[in-house]
Amino acid sequence: MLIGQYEHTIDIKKRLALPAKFRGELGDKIIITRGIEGCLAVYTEAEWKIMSDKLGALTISQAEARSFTRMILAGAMEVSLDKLGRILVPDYLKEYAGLKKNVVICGLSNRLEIWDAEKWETYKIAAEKGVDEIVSKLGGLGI
Amino acid sequence: MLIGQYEHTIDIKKRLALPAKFRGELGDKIIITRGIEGCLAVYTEAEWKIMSDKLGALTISQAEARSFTRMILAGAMEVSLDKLGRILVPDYLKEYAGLKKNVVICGLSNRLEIWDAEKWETYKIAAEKGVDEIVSKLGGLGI
DNA sequence: CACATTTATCCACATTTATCCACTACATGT
DNA sequence: ACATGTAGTGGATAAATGTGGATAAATGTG
Repeated sequence: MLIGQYEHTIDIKKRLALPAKFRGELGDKIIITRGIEGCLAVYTEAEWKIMSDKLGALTISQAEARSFTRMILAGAMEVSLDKLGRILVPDYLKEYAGLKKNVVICGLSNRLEIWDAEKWETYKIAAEKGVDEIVSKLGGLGI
Repeated sequence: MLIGQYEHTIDIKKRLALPAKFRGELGDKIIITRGIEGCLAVYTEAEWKIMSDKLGALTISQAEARSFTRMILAGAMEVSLDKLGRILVPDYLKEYAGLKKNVVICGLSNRLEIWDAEKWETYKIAAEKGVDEIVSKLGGLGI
């Protein structure tokens, strides 16, 4: 299970080291694409299969669904890890997520998310406030 | 059953010894993540499984669910106990819970909570006052 | 076809993390 | 009261990880 968060840097050659803890589970080929809220999403080949099947099952008649699937599918790129566990972040994704030097890599069970460090910080502050609130709303979650 | 409270210290290398009484039950790998009211929550692998399944079944708005799971999952870290029963507390969790040198470790049946000692003291004083009141509210539970 | 630019592979360094061992304090039992 | 054992803390050494740079292959362009 992919969990935890790590702060890494994208070097001048657009290389990004994925956390060593994740490498075993990821394999040496991953799919990277647009994520929600301005981040990037990273899937294993197996998880990507599940994801893209779900996208294919969407009611394509709706314009919104079409544009959404286009963004995700056309945005997707298969990248391989080098011997040191680094990937190359494509320009258009780097730009989409506003990635600068410092990024945060989050494990979310079945996928990773890559955030610009500053953007993550902003998002986190807002989200942390919601934790207590949601837990109490949910009652017996036992967190 | 994880019960009782202990005051321990986090050393300069961010190591924290878990109480010897808990070690047998915890095993040598645990999950540590964000908890409510600014503490940290510690689960066994089995309990974590239960927790993360509950997260998948959340019925709140999409955006809320995303931010909540990000906090809990990305906040979570699988850590292993060293030969002396110590864990390494990740920076971002240490910061989240405002942990300084002295911390309090509480057993809450199926999980542990880690509090900054000062924060715990404040919380405890307030909570102790409320005990009688809460008990009367809980009357119907047969406690 | 030659050149320039990008992309991939490889290696080296520095920092962090993990493992190991030693010391002190407290508790227990003889 | 003393010895013994267990638990918590601190430090030292070894391994792993992340980052930067250098060199070789590939790609595209004039």
